Amino acid sequence: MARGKIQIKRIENTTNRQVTYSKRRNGLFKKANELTVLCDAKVSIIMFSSTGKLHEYISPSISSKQFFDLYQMTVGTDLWTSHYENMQEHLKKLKDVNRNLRKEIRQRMGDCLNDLSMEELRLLEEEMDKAVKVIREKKYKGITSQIDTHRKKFNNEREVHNRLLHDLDARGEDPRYELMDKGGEYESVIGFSNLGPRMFALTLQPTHPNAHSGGAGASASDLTTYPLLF
Amino acid sequence: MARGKIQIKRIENTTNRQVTYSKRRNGLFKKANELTVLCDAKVSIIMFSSTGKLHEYISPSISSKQFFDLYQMTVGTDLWTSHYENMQEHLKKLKDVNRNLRKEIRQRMGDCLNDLSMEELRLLEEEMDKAVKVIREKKYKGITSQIDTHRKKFNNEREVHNRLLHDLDARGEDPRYELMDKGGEYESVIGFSNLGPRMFALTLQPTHPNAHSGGAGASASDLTTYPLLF
DNA sequence: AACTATTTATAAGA
DNA sequence: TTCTTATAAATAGTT
Repeated sequence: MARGKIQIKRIENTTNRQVTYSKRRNGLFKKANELTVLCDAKVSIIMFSSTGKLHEYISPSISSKQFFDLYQMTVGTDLWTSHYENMQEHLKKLKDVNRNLRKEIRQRMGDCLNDLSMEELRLLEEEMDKAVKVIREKKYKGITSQIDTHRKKFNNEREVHNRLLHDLDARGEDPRYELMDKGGEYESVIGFSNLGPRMFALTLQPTHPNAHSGGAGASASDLTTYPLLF
Repeated sequence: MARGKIQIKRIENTTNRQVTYSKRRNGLFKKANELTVLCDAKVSIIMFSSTGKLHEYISPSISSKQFFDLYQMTVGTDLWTSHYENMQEHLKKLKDVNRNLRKEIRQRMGDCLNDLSMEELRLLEEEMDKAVKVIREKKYKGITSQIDTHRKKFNNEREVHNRLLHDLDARGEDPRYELMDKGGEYESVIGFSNLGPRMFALTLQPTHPNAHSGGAGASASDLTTYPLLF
């Protein structure tokens, strides 16, 4: 528009095009600003150059968000509405599912049974009975395996101690140890008849003269904690 | 910019302002279009007049939605992102909650018990036991009330029939009816000792000569379905 | 980035 | 709204 008229068509020279873009962009923004001031209007210009660079003008007195909200309000049809509404619907459905799941749980806990028909109550009872059985069985299994583990540990320690005891025996007959084989009545107190008479050596401290009558108390009660688990 | 320079400040005269708005808007859009063509750019102009009227220009070759998507991608910070992300988070949380609720239900049905600790299993069993009791009681209550209803209906009909029977009795002593009062052994078969001897009149069709031995069978078994429900 | 000849936009009036 | 037109402003091509 100066130094010669130009055709309004794509400028092929890249440098030239970018220069023109820059100049005209400024011109456009200036005009937009004048319009904003002169006419008390709100203007938003967003532009991308051919290289993808973003430039924008927005009237002072309004933010981008406000501008787009206003735009959407005016246009009526929100560009994001469909997506947004889908999400909200999904949310609602999930909430419903949630409510139903909670209700089911409550029913399985014995609450809110009034909403159930006789037949539903019957089915629920049946299901619950089955489930309780499964749970109970599972619990027993768990306990059993726990006990097994403890028993194995226990047996292991017994072996070790038996070996130690045997070694002691082999070193010579000490009259202090003879009383152990006569202590059969302690088996019934502890409740383990399969431990064998030698077990009580564990509770006998050879250095304690009165271990047999008093000192064994604490150790014996430790041992009896296993039978109590059954 | 013609016929005299103007100050860039709000035009107070409304008509004048609107005329200028219209003229300059066209100028802006024309410039925007030239820019689009000359520089292969993408331009979006949205503007609101002081009266709230919306006008927009957008480069051909691109839609509003595409434009905003591009804008948001470039700006990085989405104008709707926070709101949108909140929703997505909420959605995710709900899904998680749902998953947990489902799991709990499955556990209450005897599935997925492996994830539970011994203590949890024990608690679950306890809860389930309690719940089953509540459910069973509720069921019994339901059955009882159902039976009550039936019994009431039944008694009602018995009254009606008794009255009819009484009326028949009053019309004259018919030898066929005498055997009814001797049928005491049927009470134990049906299980209702409180029905009274006259009850069996219901199962007796006076017009059937062999109702006592054979015809009563079907009716009696209908009656016994109630006791079987207990 | 600055210059400037020239085109274009537009204010005021019709 | 549109047309007219004098004139301000924008800008293409050059430096």
